[in-house]
Amino acid sequence: MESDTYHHGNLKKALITTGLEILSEKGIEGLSLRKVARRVGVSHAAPYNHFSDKQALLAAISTEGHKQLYETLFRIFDSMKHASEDILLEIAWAYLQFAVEDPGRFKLMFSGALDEESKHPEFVEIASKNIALLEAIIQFCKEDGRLPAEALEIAAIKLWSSVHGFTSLVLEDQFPPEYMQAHQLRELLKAVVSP
Amino acid sequence: MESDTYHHGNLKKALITTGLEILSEKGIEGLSLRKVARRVGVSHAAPYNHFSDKQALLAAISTEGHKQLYETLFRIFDSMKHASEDILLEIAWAYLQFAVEDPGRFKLMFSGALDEESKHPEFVEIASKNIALLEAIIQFCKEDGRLPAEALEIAAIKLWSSVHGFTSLVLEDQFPPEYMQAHQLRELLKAVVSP
DNA sequence: ACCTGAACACCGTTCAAGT
DNA sequence: ACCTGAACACCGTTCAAGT
Repeated sequence: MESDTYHHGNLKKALITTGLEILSEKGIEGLSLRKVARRVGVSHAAPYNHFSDKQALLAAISTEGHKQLYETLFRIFDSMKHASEDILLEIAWAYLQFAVEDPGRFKLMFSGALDEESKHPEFVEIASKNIALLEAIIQFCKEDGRLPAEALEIAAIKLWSSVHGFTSLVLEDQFPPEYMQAHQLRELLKAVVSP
Repeated sequence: MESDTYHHGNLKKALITTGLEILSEKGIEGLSLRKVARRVGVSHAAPYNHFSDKQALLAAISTEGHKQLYETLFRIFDSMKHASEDILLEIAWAYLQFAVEDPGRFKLMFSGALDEESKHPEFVEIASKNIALLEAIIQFCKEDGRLPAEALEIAAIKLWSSVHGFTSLVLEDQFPPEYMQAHQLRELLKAVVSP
C-alpha cells in the first residue's frame, strides 16, 4: 500500500518532509540523500527520479523552510494588526524563535550550500513573498501613511540585516558569555530592532 | 627534505594553510581531510597525529580566519585614528570585503559546522580579541568620553548584528535583485551602519 | 514512468605496522 | 614521536535491468 502510493507521486513530497525531519534531528551535517531514502523506505537511487541531484533536494527542503517561515511571520503579523503591541519586536522574536527551535533548518535556508536556489522558480516565488511581507510590516509600522519606495527598501534591508545578524550570531554562539549573562535575550533583541 | 621538515612540527601549520587554500578555491563543500593531506603530500591518516578529527582541523582553520579578520580590522582602525573619516563605515566595509573576497573562509568561520569551537582555547582567545577591538572602535567613535559598560555592550551587539547580517544576506544572495540594482552596495551598507 | 541493485569514486576514522 | 597502508562503514551518482 505504502510503496504503492509512491507510484502515484507522493514520493517527492515524502522526501522533502522526511528531509526536514532528519535535518531537525541530526542537523545539517547528518542529512544525507541515502539516509532520507532509507527512512522513507525506498532505494537510495529512487530520489533521482524526482531530483536531479542532492543539491536539488536540499533546495526543495530549503524552499519548504521558507514557506514555514512565511506562515509563521504572517500569522504573527495578522494577529497583531489590531492589538497595538510592538509588532516589530514580535516579528523579530518570531524570527529568532524559528531559528532557535530548529537550527538545522535555519542554517540550510540561509548558510547556503545552495548556490543555485535562484534557478528554482518555487524558491524565488516564496522568497519574494517573504520580501513583500517584510515590506508590508514596515509599511504598517509607519502609521503616518505610506513610505516612498526608496525609503521602504532601505528600511527593509536595515531591519532584516539586524534581526538576521543577531539571530545568526546567537545561533553560532558568537557573543561572549558576559554579554548574554548580563542581559536577557529579548531585551537585547529589542535594542537591536529599535532605531 | 620537505617530508623531513614535517617530522619537525611544520605539518600542523601546513595543514591549516593548505586548508585555507582549498577553502578559498573550492569552497566549504570541496574541503575534505583527504584532499588537504594529499595536497600537502602526506598520507590521509597523517593529520590525525595533529588533530583529533576533521572538526578539530576545521576549528583550527576557522581560528586562523578569525586572526586574519582581526589583522584586517585592526589595520583599518589604526590607520584611520587620525584621519577623521567615517570609521564605522570603513570598518563595516572591510568586514564585507573580507567576506566577499573569500566566501568559503567566512562561511566556515560563522556558519558553524563547528559546534565545539568554544572548547579550543586558541579560538576563544582570538574571539575575545575581536570583541575587544569592536568595543574599542565604538568607544573611539563616541568622541564625548567613554560609554558606560552596559551601553557599550548594547552598541557592540547592534553594530555587529547589522553588519554581519547584511554581509551574510549579501553573500547568500538573499536580497531581491531590484534592491541591489537600485542602490550601490556601499550606499546600502552606509544606511545599515548609520543609526 | 518509476524503482532496484550493483558498481564506481570518494569520504572520515581506526589500527597495526613501520621509522 | 610521527607517518603509512590496509581496512571499514559511509557517501553521491550512474546505469542497466526490472515492473
